[in-house]
Amino acid sequence: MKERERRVLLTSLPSISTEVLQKLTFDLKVNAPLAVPFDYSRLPTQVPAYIEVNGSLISIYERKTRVLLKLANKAVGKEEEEINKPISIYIQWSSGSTYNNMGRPPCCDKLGVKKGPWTPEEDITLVSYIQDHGPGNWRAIPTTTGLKRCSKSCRLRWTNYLRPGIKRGNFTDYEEKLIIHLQALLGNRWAAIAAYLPERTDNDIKNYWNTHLRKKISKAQELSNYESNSKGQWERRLQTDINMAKQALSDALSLEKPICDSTESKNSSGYSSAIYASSAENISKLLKGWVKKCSVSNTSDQACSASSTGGTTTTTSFATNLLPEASETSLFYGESKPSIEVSTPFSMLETWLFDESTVDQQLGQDDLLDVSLVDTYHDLF
DNA sequence: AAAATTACCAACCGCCATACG
DNA sequence: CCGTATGGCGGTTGGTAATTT
Repeated sequence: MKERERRVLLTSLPSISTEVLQKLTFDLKVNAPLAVPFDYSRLPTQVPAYIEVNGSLISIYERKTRVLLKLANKAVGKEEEEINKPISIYIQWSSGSTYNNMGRPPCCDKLGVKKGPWTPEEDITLVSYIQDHGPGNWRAIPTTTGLKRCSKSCRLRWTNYLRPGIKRGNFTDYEEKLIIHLQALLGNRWAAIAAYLPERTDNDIKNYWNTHLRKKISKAQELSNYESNSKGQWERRLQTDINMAKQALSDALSLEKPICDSTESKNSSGYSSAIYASSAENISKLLKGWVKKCSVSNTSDQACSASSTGGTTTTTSFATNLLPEASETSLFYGESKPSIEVSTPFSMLETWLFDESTVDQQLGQDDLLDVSLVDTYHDLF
């Protein structure tokens, strides 16, 4: 590190949030012991490349606790067994430094708009503004704050990284299964999926899908190809369910079409709402709530399409949200964004994915979702 | 030990829907 | 009604770290 313009000791390592950044800005050079181990996943990723442990300067590039602790121990010459003793940790960076060199480098500087990784100073500026004015009105941020970033970049930085409540680090088994379920249900509609994982951003979910789950599933599919018997059984069952679901949905929609017609606009395939569900009963049950909601509102367009514009932080009931979402995209047949096609052999996935005991266990310790959602989730599968 | 490959993920791009004048 | 600006979303990129060869 060339300079130590900023230096702060955090008594804990919180997620990157308003108060942290404020602390970094206004409450520098505080000295107090930090108990370790701490949850390094709560440290903002790729922040300050250097950390000071009991007077020794070390660099960090990883956000995993064990890595940091290893480095910390190395720096203070302790063995891992002793890491539970309180030590002092400083986090620091130079004012001109960037978080790291990851991500796409600035490719063009048109009109003085900066691109590429955000600096800590930019983050502070952005968060300070949002603290005062709240999120939204992104176009005002560059002009008001002097940030040389486009409004789009500001919004992205906030929603994907800076806003409080973002959970980072490894996905739990429960989250993983939920993502797979929702992906099968909703397709690659990451924002909609993220609505059911409030602590995860759509970008994170998308990345996780692309880097982990997609491969996992395709591997499982390959293996499943060897299990022709169980495969046939499962597919027949699924096919039956889908046919029944389609029929139920078709009936219901034909009754309510004048009210909720707008939701059909995207569906020319004939399967406006092929829902992934275990029975037509579930479909009907969910549909009932949705149709009711549509009927209550005179402005049917709003009622029926409201959830499709849902952001990542809004929490709506599964039943009211699910169907409008699902109705826009055919999930198994003939759509431009097929997810796990109906032809997917699920036999291998089935035991792993539908292992409800795991979900139940996780639910007890990991209160990610409200009960109603999980109930419905269980109903569905 | 070095080279090659893979994994990761922040941040970009382009498209679309909506708001606004 | 029309054109433009903006917000939101999904797909993609590409530099570095980690892992494998």
